[in-house]
Amino acid sequence: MDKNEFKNKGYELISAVAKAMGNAHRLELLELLANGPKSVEELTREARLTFTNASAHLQKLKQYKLVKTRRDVNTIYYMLADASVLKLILTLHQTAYNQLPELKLAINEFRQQFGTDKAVVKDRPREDYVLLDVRSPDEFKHGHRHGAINIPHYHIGKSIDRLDKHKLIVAYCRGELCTLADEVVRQLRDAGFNAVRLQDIVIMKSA
Amino acid sequence: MDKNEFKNKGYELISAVAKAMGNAHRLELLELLANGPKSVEELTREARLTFTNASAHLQKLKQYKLVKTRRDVNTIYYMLADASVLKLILTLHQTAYNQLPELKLAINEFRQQFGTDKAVVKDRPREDYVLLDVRSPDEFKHGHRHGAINIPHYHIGKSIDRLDKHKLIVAYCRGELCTLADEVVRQLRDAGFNAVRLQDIVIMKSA
DNA sequence: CGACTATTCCATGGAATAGTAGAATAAACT
DNA sequence: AGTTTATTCTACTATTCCATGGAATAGTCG
Repeated sequence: MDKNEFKNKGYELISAVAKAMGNAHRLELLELLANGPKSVEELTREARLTFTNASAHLQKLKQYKLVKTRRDVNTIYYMLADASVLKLILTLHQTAYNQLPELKLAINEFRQQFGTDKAVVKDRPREDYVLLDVRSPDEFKHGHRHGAINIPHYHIGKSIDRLDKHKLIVAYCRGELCTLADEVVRQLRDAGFNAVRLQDIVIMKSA
Repeated sequence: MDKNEFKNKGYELISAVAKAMGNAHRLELLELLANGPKSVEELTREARLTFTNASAHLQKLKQYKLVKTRRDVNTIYYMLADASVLKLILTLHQTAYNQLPELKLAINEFRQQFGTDKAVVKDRPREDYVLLDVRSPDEFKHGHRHGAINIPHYHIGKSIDRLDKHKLIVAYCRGELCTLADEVVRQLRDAGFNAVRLQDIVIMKSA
């Protein structure tokens, strides 16, 4: 292997990893997987893809070792391959957010339109608010913020009386682009609660 | 903007950043720029591209704000846009290295074939070796390892007598895929020196 | 062993990307 | 104002990527 072959091969391999992330659907799949292992069927549904297409994208992610699989009876579960993959995803998000004003704008505009002001929890006394995780129980089990309670967004109607009307409800879901918490906040407000969306999310885990 | 439009737009924007890095030539350009600002002409030469092609790739990097430009008289200098871009590049390299055994193998094989054993400097007493930066003076000026001296690879022939034959020469260049240090090590050995390549490089700076 | 379930493979057409040569531009120098 | 220098834009071709539907597969269950 001569110098140039070596260089080319090296950059080819590394850029392939970036290429694997360089597609909106695959990025969404990765973010979903950062919230816990999921079957192809779940991913298909969550990312609004056709089954075949979801499978094809997952193959590509697997090919470049960004995700791995585990079989449980009939179902194949995909998950992130490694903690370093998670770090890469987060760094990519951070860089895009820093460098593309358009992205920051779109996010702010959407949240403003939805009326879901962001709440920074760090400086508030813990007894002032309820931290509400609206993801699925599986995702909650896989990892959640300290002290959060879990009411999945699709159960919020039935379980709304589990919440304390005298406290601020701080809801969160998967990430900056996930809108589940926004919808829940809206519903809670309609029901007379004082609710906001959590500012900084990032609770993802790799495997 | 409804939920899905928002999501799509968001992932589209973020994945575009990954896509911008998802090409071997652009990745090489980014790594070159991490060693200091460079003109299109320099980049064309270093990355072995046609002028037009290099320019096109740089446009794409600029479009997604990974690089920025500065004009100096007739020449336009490209540079990394921001420290977060550098972090992203390094994280990508790290992940690829972790996840793709093929990459690790290729690097080891190349270095073995070249005979440029790697040296870990951390644990050695400083007076035992000479740390030699073989990049261009401009790159050296932009940032270099503490205590390194600079003899560009293209001057090593003339300046070889500046080096102490009784010490170990530890050479480094731009990164794991850069072969300048390998060549210099070979030349130094031919001239009777005791020379190795530095293990961990990463001295890059953003702007 | 046959039927079922979850997923992957394959073939296709359409869209996006990459590389090249030559024309066009923009700023600086004469 | 005209020329030079460094770079970008345009037009074109070749290649790769994406989405889709239907066929194929692999493992499980009765």
